[in-house]
Amino acid sequence: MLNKSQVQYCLDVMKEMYPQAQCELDHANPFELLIAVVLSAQCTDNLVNKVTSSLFQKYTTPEDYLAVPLEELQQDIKSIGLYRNKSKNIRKLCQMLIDDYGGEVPKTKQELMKLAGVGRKTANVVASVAFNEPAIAVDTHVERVAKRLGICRWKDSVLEVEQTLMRKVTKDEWADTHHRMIFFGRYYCTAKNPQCSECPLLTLCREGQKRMKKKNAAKT
DNA sequence: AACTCGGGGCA
DNA sequence: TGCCCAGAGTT
Repeated sequence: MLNKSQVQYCLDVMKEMYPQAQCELDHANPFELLIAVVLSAQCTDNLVNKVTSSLFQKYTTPEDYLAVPLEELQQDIKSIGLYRNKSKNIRKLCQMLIDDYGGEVPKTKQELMKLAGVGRKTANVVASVAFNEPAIAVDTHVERVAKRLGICRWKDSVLEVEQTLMRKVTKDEWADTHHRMIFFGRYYCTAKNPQCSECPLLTLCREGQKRMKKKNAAKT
């Protein structure tokens, strides 16, 4: 298992691999961030980014999403997939924000998870990025990367992965951790056919070492 | 833990 | 074509 300084090294390397143009979502206000992350479920980020720029011009408050017919909102987000569920969820979510939170986005992940269409991952992203709350978002990419590198155990649950990460990452980088690991997992440490031989973290990667050994054995 | 939801991207 | 995707909700 990787110790704290090794994990820190991994995150430093991932930071350098991360493109200059940081995720625009970082700079959005909490409400826009929340909407964007809810929309991003099960579709790629650049697909969502295509929609959000025009979406956030048209809709700026929870009331705005409720002011138009459902069909109009569906049309506006149609191109990202799952738009029927997502548009309904967003309206439900906005209604809850108005009714229960005075139109503001709640700050803790416990409150965020009560909202429609907001699960553990979305709640953690919004809480940590927008409000600097103690949380690290874990999705399939983060989980895979953490397990391959040896940050946590293979059989750890999502919750255990999250807790291990919070133990091994310094507090002021919690908000950034999921962006780096997700990007690394999406474009380098891919689920299928990861290019381990070109990976800068190969020397300390548990799974990478195993794969390279296998590859060499197959050659000879 | 397993299943469903589903449009677009990509090979 | 067929498979996959920065998940969440329900059973």
